[in-house]
Amino acid sequence: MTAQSTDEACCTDTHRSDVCCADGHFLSEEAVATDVETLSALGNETRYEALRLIAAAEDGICVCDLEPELGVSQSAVSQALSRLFGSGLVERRKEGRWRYYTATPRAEALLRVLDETR
Amino acid sequence: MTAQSTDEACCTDTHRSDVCCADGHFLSEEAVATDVETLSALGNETRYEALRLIAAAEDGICVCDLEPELGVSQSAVSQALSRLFGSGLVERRKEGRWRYYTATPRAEALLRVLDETR
DNA sequence: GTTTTATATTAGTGTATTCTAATATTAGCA
DNA sequence: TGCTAATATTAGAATACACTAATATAAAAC
Repeated sequence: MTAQSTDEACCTDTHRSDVCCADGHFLSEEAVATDVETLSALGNETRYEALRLIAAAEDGICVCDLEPELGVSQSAVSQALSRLFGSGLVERRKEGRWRYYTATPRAEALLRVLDETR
Repeated sequence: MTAQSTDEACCTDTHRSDVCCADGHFLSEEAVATDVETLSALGNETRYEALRLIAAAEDGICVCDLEPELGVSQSAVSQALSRLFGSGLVERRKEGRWRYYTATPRAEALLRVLDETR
């Protein structure tokens, strides 16, 4: 049944929905869900570009600055930021009537890898 | 109009759809498209788990080994691998009647960062 | 307190995604 | 030459997504 050319050291007896990762240990269902959420949150042009702009702004950037750059409605920008926040890619702080967004270390690491491997 | 708390060293005069990245230079439209394609390709449970399995198998793994692990139809597995290949996350080689898939350096780097920052 | 400005939420719509079932292709084997 | 096994392709259906327009909230300014 198996067509593996070499022996299969790992993953043949994997419990369904637990997944094997590169160095031989297992990934919990929760970790998979977290990663997939992270990746799909970033896998959209509006959100990706929003995060790029946020990561480029040293002290955070507010929604009103993002809106003209992204070329979609204010509502769409707000929804994009909300999703980025929900998936742990940005932090936000309130200052007066503005909300400033900053990128999390995870987000910065991901952008760095994308740049380094493109 | 702008509500930036500090001066904005970068990105105020961004050409539409060219995006500013973390260290101050610009990202081409093409680079954005590439990254978004990469991220959305991985932002799906079936494809993410397929890539994890591929990355865990030293010498590549064939579709027939992936199918029982992923719990979707053979057609869905084939479509998943096709998309991963198309977005540069896996390579494939033909050997007899099997096709072996391996992860690209970009894919491995992304998985590593996800593991390190989760 | 009313108005204005920044952001969030909701509802609805068009489009894209992801799967299954069926069929096609391709390569080894009898 | 057929037959079987591995993978790919296509078509169609259910569901998820991303947006806009309209409305709500919340804080400053007047």
